[in-house]
Parts: sequence; C-alpha cells; structure tokens
Amino acid sequence: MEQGARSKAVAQRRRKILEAAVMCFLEEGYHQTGVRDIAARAGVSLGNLYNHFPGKHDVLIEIARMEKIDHEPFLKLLSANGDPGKVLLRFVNKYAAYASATDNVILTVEIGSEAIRKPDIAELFVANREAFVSALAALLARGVESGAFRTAVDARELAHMVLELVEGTAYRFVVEGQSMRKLLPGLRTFVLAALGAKP
Amino acid sequence: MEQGARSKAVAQRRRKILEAAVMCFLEEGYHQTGVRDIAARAGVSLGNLYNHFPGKHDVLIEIARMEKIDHEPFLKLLSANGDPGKVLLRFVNKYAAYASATDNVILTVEIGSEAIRKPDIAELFVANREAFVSALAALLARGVESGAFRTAVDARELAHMVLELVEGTAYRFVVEGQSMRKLLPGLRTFVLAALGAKP
Amino acid sequence: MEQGARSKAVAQRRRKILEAAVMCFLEEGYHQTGVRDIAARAGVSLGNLYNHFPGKHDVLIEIARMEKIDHEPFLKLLSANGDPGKVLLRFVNKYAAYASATDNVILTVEIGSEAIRKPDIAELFVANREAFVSALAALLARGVESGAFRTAVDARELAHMVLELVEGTAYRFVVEGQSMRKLLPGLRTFVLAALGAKP
Amino acid sequence: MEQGARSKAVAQRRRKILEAAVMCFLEEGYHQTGVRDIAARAGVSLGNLYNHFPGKHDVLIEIARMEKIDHEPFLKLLSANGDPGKVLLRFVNKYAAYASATDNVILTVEIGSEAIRKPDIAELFVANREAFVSALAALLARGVESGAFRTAVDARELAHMVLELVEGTAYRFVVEGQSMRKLLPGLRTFVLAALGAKP
DNA sequence: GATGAATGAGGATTCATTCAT
DNA sequence: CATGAATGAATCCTCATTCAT
Repeated sequence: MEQGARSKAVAQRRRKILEAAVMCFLEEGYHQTGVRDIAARAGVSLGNLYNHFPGKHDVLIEIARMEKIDHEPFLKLLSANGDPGKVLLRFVNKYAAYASATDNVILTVEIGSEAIRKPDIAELFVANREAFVSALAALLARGVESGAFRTAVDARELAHMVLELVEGTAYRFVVEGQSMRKLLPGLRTFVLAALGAKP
Repeated sequence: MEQGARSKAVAQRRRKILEAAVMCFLEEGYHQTGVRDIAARAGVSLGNLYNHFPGKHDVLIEIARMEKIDHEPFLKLLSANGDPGKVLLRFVNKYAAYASATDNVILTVEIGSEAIRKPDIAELFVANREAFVSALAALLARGVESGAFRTAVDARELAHMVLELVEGTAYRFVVEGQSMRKLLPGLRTFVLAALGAKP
Repeated sequence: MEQGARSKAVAQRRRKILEAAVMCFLEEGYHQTGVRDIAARAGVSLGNLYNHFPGKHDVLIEIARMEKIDHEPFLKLLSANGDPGKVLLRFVNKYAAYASATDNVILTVEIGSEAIRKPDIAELFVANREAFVSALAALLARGVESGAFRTAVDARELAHMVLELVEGTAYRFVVEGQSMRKLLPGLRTFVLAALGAKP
Repeated sequence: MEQGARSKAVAQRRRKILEAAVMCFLEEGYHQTGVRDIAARAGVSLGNLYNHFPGKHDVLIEIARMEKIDHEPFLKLLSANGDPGKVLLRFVNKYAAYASATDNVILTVEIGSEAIRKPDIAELFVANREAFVSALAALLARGVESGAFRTAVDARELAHMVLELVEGTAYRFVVEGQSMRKLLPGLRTFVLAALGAKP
C-alpha cells in the first residue's frame, strides 16, 4: 500500500494547487495571477507545480472541469419526479442561491471571459451548460406534456432562457449589490409567467 | 483657426488610439494586449500614447465610456410613443441584432470582466445599464398601465430581466455559434409571455 | 522700456524655474527629479524650460553657481579686520548654522555627488571651496603672524581642515539628527586647540 | 556534499552580482546604472538577478553592508593596546590610505547620497560609522586618562571630528587631485594638536 | 518666448517556463 | 516527485529632448 499512500499524497498536492489557484483567480483574476502566486499559496515549489500541470492554462482548465462536480446536485434536482412546476421552483431557488455566491459569479466570469479565446475552455464551458440545458429541457418538456406549462417555444430554448435569467440575476446581485431575497420572487413570477404555468 | 486645426488633429490622434485599442482588445483581450501593441497599431509612438492617456487602464475606461454613445439609438427606440408591445418588440429585435455582433459581445465581456476588480469601470458599466433599465422600465410601466401587459412584477425588475434575456441570447449566439435568426422568435415569445402580453 | 519689462519678465521666469528645481532636487534628489517635475512646479511649459536652459544638467550647474552668492556673507566675515581668534569663532558659528540647515546639507551632497562624474560641476564645486579656503587661509596666516595661533601646518591646509570639520559636523547634524547646539562648543574647542590658539 | 556544492555555487553567483554592481556604481553611479548593466556585467540573466535580490535598491543595501567587513581591520587597529598616540597615528595613516582610494571615496559618496532619502541605507551608514566612533572614542578616552592627550572635549565628539578630518582629507585627495603624501603630515599634526598630544 | 505633442530609448520589474540537481 | 535557480522576452511606464505651431 506504499504506492497507494504515495499517490494519495500526490493527489492531495494536486488538489492543494487547484484550491490555491481558485483563491488566486478569485482575488486577482486569471491574468493578474502569476504561477508563482499559485505555487506560493499552495505551499509548493514553483518547479513542482509543473510536475502536476503542464502550465497555468491547464490549471484553469482543471478548475473549469471541477465546476461540473459542483453542478451535479442541481442536475439531480432537475431530474426529480414530482410536479414540474414545483421541481422547477425548487431548482430556481437553489441554483440562484448557488450562482449568486460572489465566488461563483467571479469564477464564472473569469472562465467565461477566457473561454472567448481558448477553444478548450469554451468546450468545457459549453459542455457544463449543455448538461443543465438538457436536464432542464427535459423537465420543461414534461411540464408542457402534462399541461403544467403552456408555451409554444422549443424546450431547449426555454431552458437556455431560464438559465440566463437565473444567472443574469445572480450576476446583478453581485455587481450591483442588490439583495438576492428581493430579486428572487420577481424572478420566479417572471419565469412562471413566461412558461404559462397554471397559477 | 490654426488653434482649431491643431486641437482637431490631437483629437483625431486620440480617436485613432482608441480605435486601435478596441481592435487589440477584441483580438487579444485586454490583458493580453500590450501598450506597445496599441501604440504600434495606432501608428503612434509609445511615449506619445502617454501624452493622451495616463495609462492602459484609462484607455479601457474611455472605451467603456464610448459604449454609451452606441447605446443612444436604442434608448431613443424605447422612448417611442406607439403601442408598448410593438415598441418593445422593435427594441428587442434591434438591440439583439446589435448585442449579438461578435465584437460587441467580446467587448462587453472584456469590460464586464474587468469591472469586477476595477470600481471605476464597474461604475460606468452600471451607469450604462441603468440608462437601459430606466428607459425600458418606463415603457413596461406604460404597457402595464395601458393594459397591454399584465404582470405583478416591478417594472425595473422586469426591465432587468428582459435585458438579461436579450444579452444572454446574444452571448449564446456568439459562444455556441447558434443562428440568431433561429434564436429571436423564441426570445420574443418568451418575453411576451412573461409580460402577459395580449396575443 | 517695453524691452526692459520683457526681459525682466523673462529673468523672473528663469528664477522661477531655478527655484522650482531646487525644491525638486531637495525633495527627490537630482536623478529622481524629472524635467517635467521642474517645469510643472515652476508653472512653466515643458518646452519653454528648454528656452531658458539647454537641459536638466545646466539647471543644476546654475544652481551650483548660485551657491556662490549664498557664500558671500561668510567670505565677508572672514575678511574682517579684528582679532583673528574672534573673527574665526564668529565665522565658525555663523557658517556652521548655515551649513547645517537641512536644505543646504542636502543640496551640497546632491551637487557634490554629481560633481564626481561631471567635470563642469566639479569645477564650480572646487571654485566655491577655493574662495572659502583662500579667505580662511589668509585669516589663519594673519593669526599665526600675530601670534594668536601657533601651528606649523600650512595655512591653506589648515583652512581646508577647518572647513571639513565645520561641514562634517553639519552633515552629522542632519543625518544623525543631533542637536547643533550641543555639537558647536566641542567643535570650537577642537578647532582652537588644533590651531594652538591662546586660551 | 552535493547540496553544499550547489549552495556554494549560488553564493558565488550572488557575490558575482554584487561585484558587478560595485563596478557599475563606481563607473556610472547608482542612478545611472541600469539593472541590465549589472546583470550583463555579472554574466547573469536579467531575470535571475531578481532571484538573488528583490530589486536594485537591495543590491545597494548589500553593498553598504559589505563595507562593514572592509572596516574591521581598522577597528582592530584602534583596539590595539600600545601607546594611544602611536595607535592613533597608525590608524590615521592606514585609514587615510584606505579612505582615499578613489573607489572607496566614490562608493562612500554614492551610498551617503542615497542615504539621505532611504532610511534603511542611512541606518547602515550610521551603524558603520558608530562602530568607528565608539572604538576611536575608547582609544581617545584611554589617551586622555593616561595623560597622552589633553582635551576637554567629549571623547565621542572627538572621535567624530577626527574621522571627519580623515575622510574630508581623503575626499579632497580625490576630487581636487591632491597628493595624499603631502596631505597626511598636516593632517596628523592638526589632529595631534587638537588633542593636545604631547610632542 | 511659449506651448505641449511627439519621439523612442531606457527605466525597473514580472512573466511563464525549463532544467540541472 | 521535488526544488528553486536560470532564462530572456514581455510587462507598464518615464526619460530627456526636439520641434512644429
């Protein structure tokens, strides 16, 4: 089990680096963060960081990949079996709470802005979103079928727009310093109306 | 008029620098762009750039300020007098077209991402948005009053959400390479439904 | 008299520049001061400064030249006719007071340090000192002749060393933050003893 | 001993940089010397210099610190046990010879001039001098006690002034291009007279 | 004489990355 | 796997000076 212990220690180091990188990116932004900053914060030597990641870019990639894990609980929420309206509302509540955490907003912006010029990051970005969209679209389709929702718009389109609303509201919460509690009811009403939900 | 000619030439130089900066920021991103790149592209010596702007940051500020001018036509659109539903749809169409131009999306992301850590840029960002929100809110309020729209949500909240939808859709158009023509109808339907517009 | 008024205004501008330069050099040091700083402080345009001085270096030269004027009162003191011992003591008192003014110490160091590599400044530096040395040497020679002082050392050598003592003490006053009042009596006693002055 | 060899090589690198810096500062002065110049002269890459020193300023600090080592032999000279007058003279001779080496004069001026605005350098400057002063003061006190010297002036004051004389003479030797051999006898006589030394 | 835009070399420092140990 | 010295191009910005107006 020596091997196992060894590789476990290595994995911990990797995680330590990633955590340090996240903190740096949050505080200073991706481009303002130096590889040295990450290494120092992780308590790792500069050279050693390159034993774990090919470069700074790849650290960001890994972080983008990690977002997927954070999202899983929300995907589970969406695949619940109950009344579509209720499931949707629960998702909106929970996901808005998550997405409006300052750290998450910043990280999303940081990654989303890097995605513009780095195709591999864009790919992850899109994949993460696709998971949400298809799960949400399924729920909405089920709602339309069951008569809970009444709308002529394509389910995937709807899904995209619902997400944009939630995330846009979350962003506003951070940048304009609004209260999320005040923002949520309007958001829910708006979404339900758009979906033609029965009162 | 000698004086006037001189100051005009200077103003042109300034504009040239700003244009060059915009091109650079679009192609490479704010942080990846060097001051030298901007100067070279503007056909200006490096040192002289600093006669026109105190620093790289201030160039970006000026660009953010310029966005306001671009937005004016859309504000005018919103203050038109006709049927609120029609006015709204015209605005959505036009603004979505504008906002989904690749350059505009990129510039918005670039500025919005810088706004997170630079308060003076955040201020401009918020001010630009506020102009949209208040104009759009006025229109929506008028629509509610006239019975064209039926919704219990606060007008400014509505305005924010409509904008988030339009801009979110525009962003998606660029990053996911969708067709804006296909995206627009769903967007319009969604918005009208959310506002409880009469068919 | 238009011409006269004009040239007077010009002379005033020149002086204003020199004063500004002195303040800058005192506060920031010669090398840390930019030509722009001087111009700005003098309320003069950058280009205009170059109408009055060929360059930054020449501003310093002019300042070094101005020191000569400041020194004149002390030279007069040295050429007084009375008892050599008393004349010397009066000079030491007055000159030590002048030389220990923080501004004067700093300016002396600033010029003296520049003199090492700039022959034209060294020349002025040496000339200024020569005036002191020859006046002081004459006084000391007179004192030796009259029997007031008793020493075998060459009068010019003596003069140099007396000056070094006064200026060294003044420098110490500034850098080590000592009290000049406490430093002076020892200095006087030391000098008189070295000169073999009668008690 | 691999480790030792490595750290030794590193220490040598550091010393090489310091030596290069000294040469540059001597030739061009601190402010006229660029970090590139130092790196090039040391045969080190520019970036690597910053692995050894936080910045240009700290290189100068280190050099100022090194002066202390150069001074140690003279401190030893001062603590010798023999006849105070003889010990003093030996010190004056040796130290004047050292202090009048062109390089030492220049370096002292360079550091002393930087000390005016940089407190950490001033601190070293003062500390170096304090070592001299207290050693010299002890010698002079001993001389007074033993009757070799006769003076009413405080021993530390005396020490300061003796040093000022030696260093002032050394500076004159360099700036005015005098012969040190001609300067020394007058200096010795002057000092001994000031101290009321028995002939 | 007066202005300030224009120049481009040079300022110190940081960068992501490599590599010998 | 771990270290941190080594690299040199790139960073933003300031410099003294010139020159057209």
